[in-house]
Amino acid sequence: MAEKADTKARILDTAEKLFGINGFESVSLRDITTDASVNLAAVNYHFQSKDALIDAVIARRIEPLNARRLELLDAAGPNPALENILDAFLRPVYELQIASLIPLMGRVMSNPDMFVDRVFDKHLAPVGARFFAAFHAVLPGLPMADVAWRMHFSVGVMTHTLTWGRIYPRITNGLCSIDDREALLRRTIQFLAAGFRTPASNPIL
Amino acid sequence: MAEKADTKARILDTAEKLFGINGFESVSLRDITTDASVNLAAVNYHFQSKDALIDAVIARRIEPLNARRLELLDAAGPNPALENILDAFLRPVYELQIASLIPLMGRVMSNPDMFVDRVFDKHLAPVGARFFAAFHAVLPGLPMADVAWRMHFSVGVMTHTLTWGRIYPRITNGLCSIDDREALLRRTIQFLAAGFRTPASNPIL
DNA sequence: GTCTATAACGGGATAGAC
DNA sequence: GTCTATCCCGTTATAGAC
Repeated sequence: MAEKADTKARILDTAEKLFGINGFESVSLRDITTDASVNLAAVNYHFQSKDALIDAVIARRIEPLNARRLELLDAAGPNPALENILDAFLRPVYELQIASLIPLMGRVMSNPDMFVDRVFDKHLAPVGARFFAAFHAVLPGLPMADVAWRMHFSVGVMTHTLTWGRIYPRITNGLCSIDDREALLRRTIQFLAAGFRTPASNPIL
Repeated sequence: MAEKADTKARILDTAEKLFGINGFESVSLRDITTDASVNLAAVNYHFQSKDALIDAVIARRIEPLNARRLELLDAAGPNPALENILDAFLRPVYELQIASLIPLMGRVMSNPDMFVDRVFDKHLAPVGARFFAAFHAVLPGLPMADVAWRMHFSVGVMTHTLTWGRIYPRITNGLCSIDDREALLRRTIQFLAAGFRTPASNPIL
């Protein structure tokens, strides 16, 4: 039956959507099962708990995302330009076709407590190390601490854009739109690349 | 009695601390009243609801913060340099002596839904407009949309640093520390200023 | 395998004594 | 102004019917 689809998949899809809109804590299992037209107990049957459901929602998307990042980084050749590294890091996120996933990723990144234990160590540390090495290689004069901070700043820009995307046109009276993803990606890369290229700040003064 | 202090103030102080650490939704009124050693009903007596308490916690800090921002901006003279504008915008946040407030501000900025309705329109839109004008004046060739986007990127960097500050030393194996606020502020301003100064991206290509 | 029904718990809020 | 006791609701999780 194409109509009824897979209960488990419907739960995942609905949870992904609702978590992205309202956050992990604000969305109850009842919200999910009602929206998905499945029974409340189905969540605890297919997953063990709400936390495990959150993990499943994240893991389903983050692994392909990281694979795509590394694919783009490799495709840029052995000595990629700074813009190409940033593009490989950001594009898979900005390109996501699943609209609900974009705010979800923002939610994940904006929640440090859950993030470190449940996402960073497992899913992001390895790919982060690859990109750190790439940034370090293309900016050989930059101290490692600056490379790390500037990666961190870049993640902040990405996260904030994802989290705020839906409301940003409203608070700028339409001046800023997120409809053109490619333009947004270009703006972002240009801004970050300039930041990466500036000399390291002096320790004293 | 200096010991017992004001119950209302103790609730505010404790709520500020706990909200900053664990987020608004995760912290229950019972968590707050237990930590503050006050009765549960005192919250509903001094404030009307948990939501009103959250508003009070935010408003108590954000107004002095904005006043300081405008004070620094005015002190920079009629034609402040880009770095001075960024400094006026960021320094009051990074300089906060109340440790618990820093993650709280990160929480506020990371929660778009509550943010727009309860914080942005009321507390941030006016001061935002002042800074937008200052950025626009110091970068006359930059289209307004780029000014807005780059302010947005800057807020993202600030927010992410605040939100992640506590765990960042851990995930970088000590490479990055937030102990030296002045150095962190300098790094941040340097990065953002370079981003602001880069030419606007071409609409096509 | 899937869902119904409900258990067990913790949440915010309030009434009313003091 | 403060506290005790309690209400009522929403939450996760589970036991057992189908």
